[in-house]
Amino acid sequence: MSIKQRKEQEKSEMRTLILKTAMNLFLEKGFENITIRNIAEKIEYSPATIYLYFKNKDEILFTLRREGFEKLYEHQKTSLKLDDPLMRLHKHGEAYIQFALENPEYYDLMFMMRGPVKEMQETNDCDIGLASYELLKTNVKECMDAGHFPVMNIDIVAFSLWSYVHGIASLIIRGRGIMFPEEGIKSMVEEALNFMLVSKTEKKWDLENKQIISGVNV
Amino acid sequence: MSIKQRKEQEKSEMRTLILKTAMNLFLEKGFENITIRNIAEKIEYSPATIYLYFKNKDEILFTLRREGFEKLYEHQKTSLKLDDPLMRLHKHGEAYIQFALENPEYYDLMFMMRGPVKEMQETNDCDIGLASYELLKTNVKECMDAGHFPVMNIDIVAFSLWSYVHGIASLIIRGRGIMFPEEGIKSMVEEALNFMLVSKTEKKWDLENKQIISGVNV
DNA sequence: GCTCATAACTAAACACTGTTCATTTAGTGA
DNA sequence: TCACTAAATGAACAGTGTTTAGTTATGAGC
Repeated sequence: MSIKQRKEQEKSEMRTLILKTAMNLFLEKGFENITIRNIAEKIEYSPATIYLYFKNKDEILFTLRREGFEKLYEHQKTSLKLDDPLMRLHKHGEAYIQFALENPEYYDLMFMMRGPVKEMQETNDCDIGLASYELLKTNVKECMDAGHFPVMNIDIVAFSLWSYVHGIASLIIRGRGIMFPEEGIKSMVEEALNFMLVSKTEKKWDLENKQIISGVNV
Repeated sequence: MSIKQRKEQEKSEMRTLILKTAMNLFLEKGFENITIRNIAEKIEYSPATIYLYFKNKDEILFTLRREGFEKLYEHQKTSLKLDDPLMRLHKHGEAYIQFALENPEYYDLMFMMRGPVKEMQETNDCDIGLASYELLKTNVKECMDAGHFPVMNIDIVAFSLWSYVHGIASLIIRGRGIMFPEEGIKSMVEEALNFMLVSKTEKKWDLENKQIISGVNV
């Protein structure tokens, strides 16, 4: 039994080696430029070997995609410590965009790429991807209960907020944010989040001091 | 000279035939599944012939992309007749999303696809793509002047609003709007636009009657 | 130690892809 | 009719994802 276990572990290690190598190459050259042969060459195996561990190239992409969803979920959870719902939502959006901009290749894989296999995509997202969305909905609900938002359909508000951060992240990733200097992106994102959230209550975030002050955005 | 002109016209007609055929095939099966050979077969020429009219596959994509920018620009201009700046901006966003959802393949080409040739992408967008953005900025400026928005950096507000509609459109195009029934998408978009714009002035759009009434969103 | 089945691996091929180029075909001007 | 030019193409090249038949290594049972 010990040998069988070792074999299984070796198999699993090979899978993660392939995944890790693939992701490194993706980060280096973009996933549309990476071939099975590239990956095989890097790990010094024949291309055919990869097909012993993954059904096809898509399965590699989808596995990494799923990895991305898990990373994002973990990253987002860290923003749930704040007490005030609106502040929490603000931080939530900030964390989302931060993840996207720091892991553009993952984000591309998760939300921007055309999924080759629709079925697989959906089942994949359902598990952990939906969990992220539920997290958002909870947050939105609490903001609504606290009177920060007008009372309306939660799905609409949640989807709207998601759209907002996704739009910001994906436009920047596709290089449409060139009107902002590289180093100014972060503060732009801050102001954009304020523009979305603060005006709903006509208050202004003072994020430096982590408190709410009255006034209008400048 | 007449013959030369005819030749030129034939050349141009062939180009548009290729473009039209390519776009039809894209609409049918998605552009990632269409090959030069597919296009050639459809117009009953050899694959090599296409290279007499286009440098390569990317040039076809970029030409169609540019076509998309022109279509969008024309489409958006129709929404500029409204007098009230905020109403105009609302209509602007509505038109943008409508274009994206009615021409998802164009929209994909324009804003979602990974551009293979960065340089070409930029020059392409500069002409007409930037014109669209300038249109938006003008609109934003007028809203700000009219007191609908807090006074802040116009680029930030413009980019934020663009991000919003882009986020909505691109998430729906990628099938992330499944929490809304197909026939409910349009009204969801309406509510989402209200959520973004109306709360800034604490007024509510009554789009049925095309006028602004006081109150809070429901 | 010696078989032998099983697992791991790979070389070579297949059917594709975008692209190029020598060659053929068609059409015009003299 | 003949020569010249432009248009079109067949065949090839290098590359892709993927499959399969065949080879090598490894552990189990004697």
